[in-house]
Amino acid sequence: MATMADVARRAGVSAKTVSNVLSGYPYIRESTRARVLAAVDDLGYEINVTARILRSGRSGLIGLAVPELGQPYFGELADEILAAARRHGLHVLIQPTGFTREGELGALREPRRRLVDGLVFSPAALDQSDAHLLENLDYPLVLLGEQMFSRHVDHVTMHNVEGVRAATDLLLDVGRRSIAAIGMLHATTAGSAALRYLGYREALGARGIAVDERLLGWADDGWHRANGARAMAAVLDSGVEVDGVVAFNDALALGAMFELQVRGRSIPGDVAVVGFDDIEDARYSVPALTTVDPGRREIADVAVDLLRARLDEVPGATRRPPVLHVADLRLVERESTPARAS
Amino acid sequence: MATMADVARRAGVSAKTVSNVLSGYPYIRESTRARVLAAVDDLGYEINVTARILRSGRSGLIGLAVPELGQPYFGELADEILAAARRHGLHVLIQPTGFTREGELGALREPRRRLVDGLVFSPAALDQSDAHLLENLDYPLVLLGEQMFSRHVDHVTMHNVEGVRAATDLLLDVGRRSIAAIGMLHATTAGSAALRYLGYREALGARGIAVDERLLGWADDGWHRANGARAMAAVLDSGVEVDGVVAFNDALALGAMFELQVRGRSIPGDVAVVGFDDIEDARYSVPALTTVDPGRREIADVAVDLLRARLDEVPGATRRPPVLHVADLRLVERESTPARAS
DNA sequence: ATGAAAGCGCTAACAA
DNA sequence: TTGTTAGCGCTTTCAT
Repeated sequence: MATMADVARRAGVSAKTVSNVLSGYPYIRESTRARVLAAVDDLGYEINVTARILRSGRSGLIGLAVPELGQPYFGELADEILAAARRHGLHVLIQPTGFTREGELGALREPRRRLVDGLVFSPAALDQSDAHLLENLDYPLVLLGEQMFSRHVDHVTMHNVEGVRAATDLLLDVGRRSIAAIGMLHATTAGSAALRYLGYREALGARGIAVDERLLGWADDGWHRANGARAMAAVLDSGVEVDGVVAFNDALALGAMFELQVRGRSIPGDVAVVGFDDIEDARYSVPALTTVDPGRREIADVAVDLLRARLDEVPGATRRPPVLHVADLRLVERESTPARAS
Repeated sequence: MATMADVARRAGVSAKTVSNVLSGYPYIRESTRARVLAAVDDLGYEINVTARILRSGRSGLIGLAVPELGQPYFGELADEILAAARRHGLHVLIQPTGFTREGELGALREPRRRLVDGLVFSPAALDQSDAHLLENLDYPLVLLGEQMFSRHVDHVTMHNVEGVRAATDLLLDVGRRSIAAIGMLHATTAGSAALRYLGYREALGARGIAVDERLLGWADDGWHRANGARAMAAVLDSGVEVDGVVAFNDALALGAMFELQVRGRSIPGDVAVVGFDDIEDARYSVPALTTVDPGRREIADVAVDLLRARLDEVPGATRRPPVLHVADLRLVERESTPARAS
């Protein structure tokens, strides 16, 4: 395969000049540039990126660590991150962590192997006690979609608590009082599940309603549809009355709706349902799902911008203090909940 | 940041010995290995993968080019490919091509830049006239999920035609005669759309039914739910009678079901619906969607195996002739179609 | 505006 | 079982 030296020889210039042309260095005579590009074309030359990275120390690749692409939320998020990165000439290496601690620790080691310049990381298995693992890293890191881990790291997060609280308030506003929470996890103490449960509890508490344990639907195997259906079934089987459902993500909500309809409950007549994420499916379920749009596009844009800013920081100079960006969130009312009396 | 030389110094060995330990070379005294690993640990050393790739010429990375991760079929497929690769110690660099010709041509150039050793490619924008672009490449390539492009390239495909034909036959078997086809594309002549349409036409033809143009639902903007709903609406608005729907993928089917239900048609009573892909959503839609399982897991496994075999081929020796693997496919009957009289 | 020399960090090839 | 030497292909630094 042709190397830069081959191109240089053919164009009658030095390798450095070829390098200059290919990396957009401006002070090159137009005729020289043309000859170089012609030689590149003739030889079908493609630059060897590993050599370039090794020498320059920068890859233009950013890592994206998410649990699983098959979950529409993360698949759609990955597409948004990729698009944002591309707008700035960056590429993305995706590392699914499989919801495992091991996977997440592996992703955190990756930038030190020098293939990616920095990392956008959406933790799902690590918890607050691991905060120290995210500090004092020697590469740029942006954390996504979770609560604060550390004041020393850039975060792009969403109003988890307020989002679920608003969702629950909507159900309360339309008169529902037996509201199930679908998506409880035993494992984490401070992850999305805990925060979203908090929003649920706060909303009930503000109206003096106690949490009924029988209304809590557990989904320790992950926030998939199957588990939403299963958790809903468990709640219904407990014999408790249910007239509303707050699910901690849309997949759970869709699974729960499935189970409700299988059992002949009408939505929203018998049971009103709210989700979280606003994935594409939510718009086309039957009935269309009322849900919380967490501002995925904004999250992706801001995350990439924060990372870029860190990548451009000069080592010596004082660095910008860590940022906590909370994306705007919006309750999207559709058919799975009755209209509020206005 | 520590280099291999630093580790070597600390362990009192040569750099080559460190290299040997880290790459699993077996003939090393146990005590030496222990000392090296201790030094690695002490220094928090991580290998520089770009240097390793540059020197060895192999990266252990395979490229995966798919249109878009937000589409559940591709998100789920990506997870399967990643899992299959990991089982063999390979990593995956995902390149979404955005359904564009430019994106796909870019992905095809990537391995020549030497970061990935080979490519698993699911084309969506290229067509038969581009077959020559896929031949005589100087790296291993496996094509996915489409028709044959060239006898000179490994393919892992599915029974597109037979799958849709079986789906259409099911509808015909239960007495439906006005069957809409959702997902027609003007652009491609030999892509999935064309093949799936062919299956539809064949099934009708075998029973002497002519294709009614008004029953063809176009989705040139992509096989998303929104377009399934839109195409279904267009068909219904044409005034033609409809008692069955064959959608060319599940997202389209779910969108079509949404539109049908919005208009008060019962499923499967008034209209029976069949999809293609068996994404997770299909199991939990209301009603649960009858669909064609294309054998995604098998496709991923076989694709990675074929690529691995090519990567291991010795340059001089005669190479295995190209393989065309057609994954097994299964019609999954759920609630969106009536049971067949047996 | 272009070139020459050096070296990024690792492993192939060979030697011991 | 371990070490030495060389060099992968590029960009940095410095020179002109």
